[in-house]
Amino acid sequence: MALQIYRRLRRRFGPRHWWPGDSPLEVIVGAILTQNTAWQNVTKAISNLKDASVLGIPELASIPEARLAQLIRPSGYFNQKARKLKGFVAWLMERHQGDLGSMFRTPLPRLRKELLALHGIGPETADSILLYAAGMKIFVVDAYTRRVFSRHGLIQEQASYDEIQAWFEARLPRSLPLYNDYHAQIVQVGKEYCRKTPLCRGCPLELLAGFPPRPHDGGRGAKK
DNA sequence: GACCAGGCACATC
DNA sequence: GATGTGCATGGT
Repeated sequence: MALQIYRRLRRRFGPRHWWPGDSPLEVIVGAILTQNTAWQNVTKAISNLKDASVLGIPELASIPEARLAQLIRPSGYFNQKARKLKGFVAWLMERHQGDLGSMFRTPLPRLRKELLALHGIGPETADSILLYAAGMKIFVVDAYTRRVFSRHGLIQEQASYDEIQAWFEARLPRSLPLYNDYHAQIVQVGKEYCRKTPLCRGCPLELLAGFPPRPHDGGRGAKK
């Protein structure tokens, strides 16, 4: 079912070309800046970093946190995110001598654990870095993933991150391009048909999963 | 002017 | 383990 849904999404939306980013470092920075934030705001912040010529590892390592915070202001939570970025880069310098190649050579389970231990890196941010920057085979779960698939009764709405991730990985071939594009497709269908105030009509998952979707307001149904 | 956006840490029960 | 709150900007 998971793969069938992917094929349908892919037919509808075409390849999504994720993740926008000119370099692995930019992907990592974007992964932190986009936390609970519209991507459009992230592009402004990244653009500021480029204009200031500080989108590099040594530059980020040496820039004062307060100045970094001002540059990333458009992405929101700028004080928090400046701290997170500084924390990541400090770890990268310390643990991998500032070398992303070295970081990416770490075995997936260990690297994931290490990232999760950093301040401000939770499961989605860690997995986005692992998949889209490091090219590792791990399925990224986000708010849209939970919303779309629970609304169609395929997973429990209150399922944990790890449970949702396991649900996908157990049902899909272990393919990097598939993991990469599937997440992007989910975000797309979520944006177009599965907002908090849902516009389900025309959803590509119609008639595939448990459609019509579970009622979102009041009526308790299709708990399965 | 409310509501939302490609989360996470931390406090509290 | 579940639930609540702070963090903050910019678009609809």
